[in-house]
Order: sequence, then structure tokens, then C-alpha cells
Amino acid sequence: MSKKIFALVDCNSFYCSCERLFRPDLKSTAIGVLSNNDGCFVSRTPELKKLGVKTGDPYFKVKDLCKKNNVAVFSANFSLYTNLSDRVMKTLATFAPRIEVYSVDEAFLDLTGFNPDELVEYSREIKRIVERDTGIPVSVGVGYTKTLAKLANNLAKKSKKAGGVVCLLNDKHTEAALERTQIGDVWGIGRASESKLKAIGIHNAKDFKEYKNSKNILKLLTKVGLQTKEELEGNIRLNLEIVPIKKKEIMCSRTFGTPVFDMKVLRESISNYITNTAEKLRKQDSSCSKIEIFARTSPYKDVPQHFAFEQVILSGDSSNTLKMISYAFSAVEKLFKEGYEFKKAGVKLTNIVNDTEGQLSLLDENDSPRTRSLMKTIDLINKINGPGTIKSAACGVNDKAWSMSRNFKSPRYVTGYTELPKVT
DNA sequence: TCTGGGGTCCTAGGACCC
DNA sequence: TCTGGGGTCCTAGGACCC
Repeated sequence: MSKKIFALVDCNSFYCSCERLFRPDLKSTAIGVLSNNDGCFVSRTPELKKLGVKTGDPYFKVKDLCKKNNVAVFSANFSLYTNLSDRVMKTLATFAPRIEVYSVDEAFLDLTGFNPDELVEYSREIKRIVERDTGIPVSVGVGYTKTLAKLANNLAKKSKKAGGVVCLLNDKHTEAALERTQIGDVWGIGRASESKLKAIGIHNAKDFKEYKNSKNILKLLTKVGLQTKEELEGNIRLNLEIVPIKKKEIMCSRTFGTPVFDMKVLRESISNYITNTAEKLRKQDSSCSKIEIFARTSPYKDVPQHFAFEQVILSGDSSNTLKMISYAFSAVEKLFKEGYEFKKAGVKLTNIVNDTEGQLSLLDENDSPRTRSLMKTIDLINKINGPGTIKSAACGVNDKAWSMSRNFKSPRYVTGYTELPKVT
């Protein structure tokens, strides 16, 4: 059996590239895309990076800089990005027998069995075709583990010489790549782990790989950190996940466009979040028995602060939106406090179980087959006709005072429910 | 680098029990 | 009442990612 080979294909400045696709006039302009509620930057083109704007920078802090430099700023337009993402993934799927869609802008490909000597060329072909057929520029990294493919991809983005493709399939290349990669840039090593590793003299990926005392790594970073080290050594610890792993918790939270003082309005927002999470729950054929609900004031504003939290235990496992909303309502009544300006709220579903397990139970409190088929029908209608075509009255009407600010939203170039125009 | 958005998983350590 | 041993379950908060 031949050695496994992984490729990671990652879209360059994905959200910005999506906006640019429909605005060719912005070809060499600095572009930035803001998170929900126009909070902070989540995607930046190299031109914007050069101006010193970082991921996570709050927009208001660099507003002047952006104005001065004619930066094109957009509110996130997720339905557009999802739509283009699907096109990219479909194209990628034609290049490998097995593919894991890792996030909206990244996919791992199984290239096991390909001749390693031909993979640079093949990766360039992938890059070329994706760009030709979707208009989205991508980078490709190849390695013997996912972590190495990820590392290769980082270098492909950084190095001009690489032309967007880096393959780490021989020891010499790999050693050099590991040495060039700062420890904090390794996938899975965040800030906390970075400082712990630096404290014991590990500064780059090569130091980490060659560090002999695995027990110490286990102690410092737990098994997750050790797993990363082993992946850098070329030992597979993370496999391709073709079928998405079922989530153990599902969350939805939003910052409000305008503060909320009214319990009725808060209930309406919570109903929407329940609707959103319950749909995800059903999509993975699960039910849950616990809902956590929170609402909070803005910690950045000089107003009376309050963090309200309630959790409700459902009678039996459920994925029934209507039942869950009614439980959530009583929780909101408990947590709401008059006189505070709530700026953010959310829900989290936990105690998630497989539906198949639930169905074996004879408890009356679990969802009936009738309820299940009602929910399935609603999901189908919303899938065909668009989100929110059918929803609980508790969710309110479309034009909500509390909904997100999106002051820089691009027009609706595409919808999720029709074929995209051909991009040339 | 006080990182003003959203989401998920992991684990240390407490509660409880034998 | 204090102490020790050992196990399971649960949760808050840490950590990481996009």
C-alpha cells in the first residue's frame, strides 16, 4: 500500500475574492470584509495587509486609515460566499477520489497513489482549473499528513517563488519548510501553546518535531498538542473526514444592530436562534435535551452591565423547533431584566444524541413521528424556497430593529436557489 | 495584541458515590 | 468525625480556528 498523501487547497482571501469577482474594477484595490454587524475584519487582500490592518481589527479603529487609502470595505455577504464555495468544492472534487470540505474556503484532498514526482505539476493544474472555472484564486499545499499539508499551504501563500503551490514530499524540502515556520504558525498551536513552547526553547516547527521529550509535551499541551507534534513527524493522527462528524454542541449567537430593552424583542431574537440551531440539529439527524440561553450588555460601553444565563432541560430528546421555542420562552422570561440594554444574545444546544438512539426509546416525551415529518417538510420547503419561507410566528417579521447592521453589503449577485451565471 | 464576530471541542477539577 | 482510595459524571472555562 502506498503512503498516504494529503493536499490542502485554500482560497486566497476568500471573502474578498468573492466580492472582487463581481467588481473587476477593484482588481488591484485593497479590499476588506467585515464580520457580522460590521464588527471587525475577517478577510483582507494582500493590499490591505500591507496597510497594517490585521484580522480581528475592529473596523471603527482603522476607519480613517481605510478612507485615506480608498479601501473597499464590505459587510459579510455569507449567502454569496456559500454559493461560490460550493462551486469551488465541486471543481475540487473532480481532482481527487476523496475530499473533505474543511471550511467554507478550504478542502483536504486525498492524493494517495499519485506519483510524488508529478504532484507539483498536478497541484498547479488544480490551481489553474479552479481559477479558470470559478474565478477564485487558490493555494495548494501537499504533505504526508494534514498538518504538513497545512504548513505547506502557508508557505505557498507566503513565498513568491512558489507560485501558490508547495509540495513537501521529500525530507530535504520538509526540513527546510519546518525550519522556516514559526511555532505559532503551526496549525493547532495557538497563543497559549506558543508561549509554553517558546519557554522550553521551541521556536519553530523543526524544533518542535525534534524535541525528544514527548511526555513533557503531553503534560504541557495535552494530547491535542502531542498529536500535532506527531503529525509534523509524518505520522498520521488526523484522517480525512469525508462524512462530517456530528456536532456535540450547536450554537448561534448575534450582536444586535441596536441595543434591546424589551423582553418581547429579545424573545423574538432567541426564537430565530433556536430556529437556526434546531435546523442544524435535524440536518445531522440528532436531537438534544438541553438548551442554554444567554443575553448580555455590551462590555465595551459604559452602561450598567448584566450577563444573564439560563439553561433548560427538555422533557425528552427533541429537535422540534416549536417545542424548543416554547421552552426558550420561559427561560427568557427568567433571565430578562428591565432597565438593561442588551447588546448580544445566543443559544447553545447540548446533550445531543443520535436520532436512531432516541427512536429506540419508548418515552412519550421524545418527538413523535408526526412531529418529525412536519419538521422535515418545513426544512424541505425552506431549502427549496429560501430560508425562513416557513417559520414560527415567534420569530417576528423580516424588518427587525435588533438585526445586524450591514452598512456595506454588496448587492445580491446570486441567490442560493438558482444557477449561477457562468463566470468567464 | 486588551482581538468590539461566531463557533466548536477538550479537559481539569469539583460534586457525588461506593 | 477525620482520612484515604477510586471511580463516574458534569460543567466552566480554556484554547483554537475561520
